Amino acid sequence: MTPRHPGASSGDSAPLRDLLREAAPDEAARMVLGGTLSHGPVALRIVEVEAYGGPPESVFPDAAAHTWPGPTPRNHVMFGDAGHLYVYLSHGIHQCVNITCRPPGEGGGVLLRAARVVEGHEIVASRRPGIGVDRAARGPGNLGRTLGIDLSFRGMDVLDSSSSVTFRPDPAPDGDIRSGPRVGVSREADRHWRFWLAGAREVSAYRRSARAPAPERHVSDVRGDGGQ
DNA sequence: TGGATGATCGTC
DNA sequence: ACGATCATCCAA
Repeated sequence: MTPRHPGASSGDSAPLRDLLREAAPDEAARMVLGGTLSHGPVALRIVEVEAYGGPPESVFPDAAAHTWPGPTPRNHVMFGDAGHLYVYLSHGIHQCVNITCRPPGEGGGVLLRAARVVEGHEIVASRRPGIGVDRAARGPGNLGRTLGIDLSFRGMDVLDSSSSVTFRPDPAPDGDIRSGPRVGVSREADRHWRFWLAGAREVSAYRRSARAPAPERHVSDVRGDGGQ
């Protein structure tokens, strides 16, 4: 029996947090997919995510992850407990949002790549002028802008009901989930740790990083001319 | 201290 | 295919 203290930040043990601690990053990503992230009047249903792991000696080493070099002032919340926001600035322009996974000390997170606006359409229209609702939260930078989240939200516990940003899970059946390689990463470009809801119009386009090595090809696909 | 670097995005 | 734009990291 866990008493609820209004305003208490760490007494609230949601089952989801345990799941996010214990699951592999790709399983955590599937748990986050389909859920709803709310901030003020805006609520977004997450329709596309990517899993990221930890440093070289961790349980799920991932050279494409921000955790790869070990803890730094920027990424340290990814080494903290699961269920917190890791927000980073991409290319000086975009504020991209993750929900952390894995137990404290390990490093891991789920990047939120695309979402459907389910509440707060008026505010969204003002934040994304001239952008159709399907496109408002397509892509991680656009999602962050649509929700109104910036770097100052880094570290916020989204499983604490007293937080200004909260997450409510609604896992999709496996049959509704598609997967493929992560977008834009220069390393581990062939790891299929990107997941999306089949048929969702808000899912972002796949773009392989120009810095990534040539795609892995199945032996039966080899042409012998090196491609291109 | 300062130069290089992106888990991006929209346009060219 | 390219440029915008800046927190962060690392070399020195």
